Amino acid sequence: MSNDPNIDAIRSDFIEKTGLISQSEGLPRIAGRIFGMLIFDGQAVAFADLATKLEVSRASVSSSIRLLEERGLIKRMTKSGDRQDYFRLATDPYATMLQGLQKRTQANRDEIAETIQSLPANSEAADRLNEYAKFHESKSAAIIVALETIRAAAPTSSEPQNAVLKENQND
Amino acid sequence: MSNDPNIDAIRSDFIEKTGLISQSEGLPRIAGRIFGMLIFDGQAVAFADLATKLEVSRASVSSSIRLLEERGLIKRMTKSGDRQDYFRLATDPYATMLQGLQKRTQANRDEIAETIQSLPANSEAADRLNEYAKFHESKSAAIIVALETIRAAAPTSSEPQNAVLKENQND
DNA sequence: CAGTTTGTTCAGTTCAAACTGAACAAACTT
DNA sequence: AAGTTTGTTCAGTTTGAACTGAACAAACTG
Repeated sequence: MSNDPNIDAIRSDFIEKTGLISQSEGLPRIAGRIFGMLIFDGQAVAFADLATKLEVSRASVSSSIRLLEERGLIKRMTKSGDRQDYFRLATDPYATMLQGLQKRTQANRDEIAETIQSLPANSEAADRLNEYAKFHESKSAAIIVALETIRAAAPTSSEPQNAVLKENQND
Repeated sequence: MSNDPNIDAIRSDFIEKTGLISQSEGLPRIAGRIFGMLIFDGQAVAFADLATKLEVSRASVSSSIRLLEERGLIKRMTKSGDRQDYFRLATDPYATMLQGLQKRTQANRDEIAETIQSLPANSEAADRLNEYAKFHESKSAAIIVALETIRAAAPTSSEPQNAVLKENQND
């Protein structure tokens, strides 16, 4: 965190924004705020600091962090001489987000395709369900396009910002 | 609704699926079920039938229908000699859904861009926020691609299925 | 006219997810 | 060893959205 009161206000504002955006995407607001804080600060943040600075319980931090880890959006790190866990953004969180979204969209499409399969051959409803399936299909395809765009834009990942921090194995 | 018990089961199943899918996209489950019912049945459905067949209150139907109308996904119709309102899918509901999603995504991007603008010129956080903004930007761009795909696939809309039903003005 | 049907509104309830406090286990420190 | 720090778990609370019942207004019917 900076000591400039102006920047701090912008920072809080941004963190609230990411909280709301994440909420609209089906993540708990606190998870979004953690994500935003990691974006803004750039450095690995300690577990206790997440709870303190966001003014939420350790329990909330714990469960939101689990969600973000499960989705592959953040990474847990350790610091020699410090017992706390630290967290930073995963290497390519945005690609991972899009990948998750694409999978869920494709799963929806598949569900509908299953329904269509189960219909008798002459069902007049089939065409309409197929329109609906195609909608999910195009959405899924479009997300793949976005994925390629993003990967093309950021092919090389910079090294960890803090040399003292140690990555945990599987990235 | 058909009289075939097998088809009825498939139909209910499909309606539940659309309920869940819509829920994951931020619409009330009932709204999603209405949408699914309109897809499956193809014909305009009466207000009272929505409440009866979905086993929900008229109040819920009323508010869910308002949501779906506001988003441009369904249309209200009248039938001469019948005082009830009828509902059918809007002409191109999937394009409209994508358009809505695109607008919300772009709005998110703009919010972040604003934050970046407000940062002092030399802020080291700007690059990271910009990555985040670019993520939303690519997502928005991809949805536009999906929109074009969908519009190319279904350029002509078929006429209303039931000649007795009258469209309300603004479609 | 009084009575009915129809959709909306609104106050209140229900429900699921988010969040918390406290108990806990594991890993440390002294 | 006892005590501390740290993250997780779990039972319970809070919160907000979804949903309902009932009152209502408007449009119709007899």
